[in-house]
Amino acid sequence: MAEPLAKPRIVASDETEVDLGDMERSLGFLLRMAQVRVYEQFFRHFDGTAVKPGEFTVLRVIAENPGVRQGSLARVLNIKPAHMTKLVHRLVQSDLIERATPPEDRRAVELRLTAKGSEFVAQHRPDFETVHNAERIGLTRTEERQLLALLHKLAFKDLT
Amino acid sequence: MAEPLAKPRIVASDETEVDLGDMERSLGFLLRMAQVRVYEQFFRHFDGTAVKPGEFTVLRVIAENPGVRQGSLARVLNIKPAHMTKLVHRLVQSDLIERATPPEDRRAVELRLTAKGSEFVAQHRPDFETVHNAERIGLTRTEERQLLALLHKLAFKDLT
DNA sequence: TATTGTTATACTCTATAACTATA
DNA sequence: TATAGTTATAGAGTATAACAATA
Repeated sequence: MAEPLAKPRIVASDETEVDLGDMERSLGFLLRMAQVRVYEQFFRHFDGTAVKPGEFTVLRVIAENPGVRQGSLARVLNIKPAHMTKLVHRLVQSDLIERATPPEDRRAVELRLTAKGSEFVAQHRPDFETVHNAERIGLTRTEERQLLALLHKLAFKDLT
Repeated sequence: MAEPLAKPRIVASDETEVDLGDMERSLGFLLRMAQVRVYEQFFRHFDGTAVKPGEFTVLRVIAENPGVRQGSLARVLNIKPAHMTKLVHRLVQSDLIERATPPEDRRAVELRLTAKGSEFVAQHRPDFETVHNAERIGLTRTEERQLLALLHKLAFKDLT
């Protein structure tokens, strides 16, 4: 992925300037562009492994909540049940997690990391730390804290 | 300002608590969750039209840069050329943009809004304004400005 | 009847490579 | 040879609806 780095005005390889206009103040657009940058960091660290951002998130939340229900996980992470089924199957086939049916509700599926899954998470967790990403991408610690707090509010604040 | 990180624990509809752990401080995760929220606003406003976020962004950048090359647009917006071809075809078929081959380089494709496209952008631009999104989602004007500035830096700052 | 998860389908976005037509 | 764009193919994410098993 050797795309040119975008700036307020961008000089493409053909020297053409493209003015983003009001899009530069568009929250949705900036969120997307920022995410592309951060994901590039992710893929740099996870190069070689077959695990993708969403999958690593799922692994970490399972690590934090052993035995969590598949449906609870889907709701919390904004993943549709149908997609969660496929995602879980991939992680099971990679021997990173295991499924179990709780006796008290045999419709449900509980998820836990396997030994290999625990090892995988422990091994890659440091690479995933925000500090790492934010610093490499050019934010100071103060800016990083501000950004995380604002994103958190944006993502989770109750709208009543 | 170092903000209080709201609700470390999330209560799903079945009363099951899921602890997101360190993910709550993960830049990539928060970017994604925030984006989901903001996109919900987008779809609320654009309900009924068949235009999606990426398409509306393309329309606005073409509006700002009449005759922009298809490839320049792809580079600036981090859209792959193959995908841009399909996206442009959809917009042409919707009669929102038109393609032209410049005589000085007959390999290239220049893009311009049609009258219908100009009208569409003019009509929906207000709905797309950041203020609208940010306020409805619970950020103050000050917070919004901070967030946009930080995201801009994250998205566009040169890494040298 | 309602809920948990699965299957099936479809469409978007992303990624890659092979291809054309121009330069 | 290199560049601009296209076509083809594949995988991942998202959305919806119909379905089975269980509550």
